[in-house]
Amino acid sequence: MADVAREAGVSLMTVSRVINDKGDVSDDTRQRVLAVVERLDYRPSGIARSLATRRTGTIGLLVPDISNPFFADVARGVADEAYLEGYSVFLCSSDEDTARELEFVASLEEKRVDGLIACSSRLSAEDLSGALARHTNVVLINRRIPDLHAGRVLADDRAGACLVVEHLVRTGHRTIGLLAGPPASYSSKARLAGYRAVLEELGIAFAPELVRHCAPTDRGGEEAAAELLTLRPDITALFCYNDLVAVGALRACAARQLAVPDRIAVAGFDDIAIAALVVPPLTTCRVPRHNIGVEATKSLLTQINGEPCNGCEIVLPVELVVRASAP
Amino acid sequence: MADVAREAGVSLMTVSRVINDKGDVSDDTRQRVLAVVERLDYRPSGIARSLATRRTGTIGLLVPDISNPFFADVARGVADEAYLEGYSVFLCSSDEDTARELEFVASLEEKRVDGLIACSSRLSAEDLSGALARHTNVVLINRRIPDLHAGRVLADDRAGACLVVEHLVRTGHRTIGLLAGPPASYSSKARLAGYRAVLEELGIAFAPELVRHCAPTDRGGEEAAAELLTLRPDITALFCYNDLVAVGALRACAARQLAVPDRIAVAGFDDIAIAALVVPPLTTCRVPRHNIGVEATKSLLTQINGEPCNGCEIVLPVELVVRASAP
DNA sequence: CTGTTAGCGCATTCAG
DNA sequence: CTGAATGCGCTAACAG
Repeated sequence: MADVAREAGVSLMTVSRVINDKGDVSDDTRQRVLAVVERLDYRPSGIARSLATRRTGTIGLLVPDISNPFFADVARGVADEAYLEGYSVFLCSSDEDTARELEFVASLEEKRVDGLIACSSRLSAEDLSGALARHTNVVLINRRIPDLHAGRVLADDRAGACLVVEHLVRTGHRTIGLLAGPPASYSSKARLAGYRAVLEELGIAFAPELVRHCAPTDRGGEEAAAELLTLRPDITALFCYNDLVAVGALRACAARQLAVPDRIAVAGFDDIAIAALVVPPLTTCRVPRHNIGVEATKSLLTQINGEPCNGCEIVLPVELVVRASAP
Repeated sequence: MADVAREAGVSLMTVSRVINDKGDVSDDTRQRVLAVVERLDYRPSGIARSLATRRTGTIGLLVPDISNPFFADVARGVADEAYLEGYSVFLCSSDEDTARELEFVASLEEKRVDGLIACSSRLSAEDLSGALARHTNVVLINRRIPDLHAGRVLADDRAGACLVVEHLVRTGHRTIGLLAGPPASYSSKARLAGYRAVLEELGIAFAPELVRHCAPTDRGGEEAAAELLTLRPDITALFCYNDLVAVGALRACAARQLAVPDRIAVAGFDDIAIAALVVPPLTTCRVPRHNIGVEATKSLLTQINGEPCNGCEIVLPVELVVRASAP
């Protein structure tokens, strides 16, 4: 920058002004400076700028696993919106490891990110809020933590579960098994709540033995479905925590020669790409993953720009998608 | 930091030494400083440190689309290895947009990343090397650019194509269609080369009309397969650019009532999660995506640490995976 | 409209 | 083993 100032015959300040389009600079000198910038191929140092302004133009994105298509889609939304607003994104994929997650939060603090978007299911509410307390601008995805000054973006999991279960009941099912995913997760609790609420609303008693928690993977779904179907062979429909679990459930049904959907219906959740490609294609509930990322980023940037957002919450609508696995 | 120094009754320098475990500090003062650091909850500013040391401890990761499972897996590998070595990763998902890609490269320069990993297929060799020339440490994934001082990490696409096509020929196929993906991409060219080489090696003439380029998506595969099968109904096997294209091909076959694999065999490439879950499960070639990310990061960090790596190249082996779509 | 002064928070270089 | 001086590259707040 000193070189530019010297070559253009102006002060550092004027160069700074031209670069940042700030303050008034005569058109004449502006052109002169820009020409030198061009000629010298000068790029300002974001580092130095950050030190001086105390803003870095970066945000952190914390996900359990970026190779999980759900979080990859959310990340895409975050990346898109951040790009539009001129922010850079630090990717932190914690491998579902709470220790690593805490390290990331600390590292992001050292990097002086302007804000932080966290998808965290594993960390306890205390640990997470303890770690995040040091960050002023935080948005939580699919998680509610009381007493934490943070924005929240949530999919309407409960309503989605209601839609799916209602569809199953309407198509004649009365004994509906639930493969409920990890018991501690917010989505799992919300979907379970929706399942239970609709059943009772429609006059079907809630039976705890029809609910089985499982890992949110196809393996988890396969095992849990096998066990549940052994205990309760009278089940005629399975509502699965997510599409991967549903894929596992399809395999378990195939292994037991249970035709889907004729003998047993199967429904998933999320509508990831796989859902439409398996056989039979899955009835599921579409969660606007990309939009979750976009909204979380918008909310975060709002905070960064000084709006309070005291525990503001955005709930995004979901949509029933009926396919052959539960027509 | 000034606070810490004052409270501990030492100089700034000593605090710096303790924090960085550098230079000799008496055990006594070290403990004292650490206690104050703890008490004041002090975190050093990475920004200020970066300005002073001219190293940021960050790298950039440039991908066409983070929601594409291929790149999500690569990103996971990069994130894992970077974490192990204490580096942070800037995620740049360019949405296959060359303009955005160039902006990212410029932005990463402003952020003063220590290095850059690029998966870029769209940008021309000149544009890409022009942009990257300003970065000293670069690793390219699945791309060879001459005259660019950069490390390279490649999957052995050619060998993989050979394995798949050889398998098809060995199982009796002589008229093998190729859905070849985007003509400009490195992988597409390499896989085409392998296809052609094996055919000729096994005494089967290469027929250009059996080759059809397409978008690397299920839609692209479906359309291209439909067209190719109309032109050449004598085809008995389809070798597809990747698994998504193969999924599209499966759909095209189903639409024409061509039983897979009895009437026509279908093979994909990459072995993404979907490959094992569709019906019939896909014969494919496993590409070590996570490991590509890991090796690219290792190579980049080696460069950052001063080893020359003048156009060094790492070729990662691939593996044939036989499933029901081409047994 | 433009320049000057004074840091941002740390690490480096040299003295003690 | 410890400290003082200096600068990394830029911007904020004034002054002119």
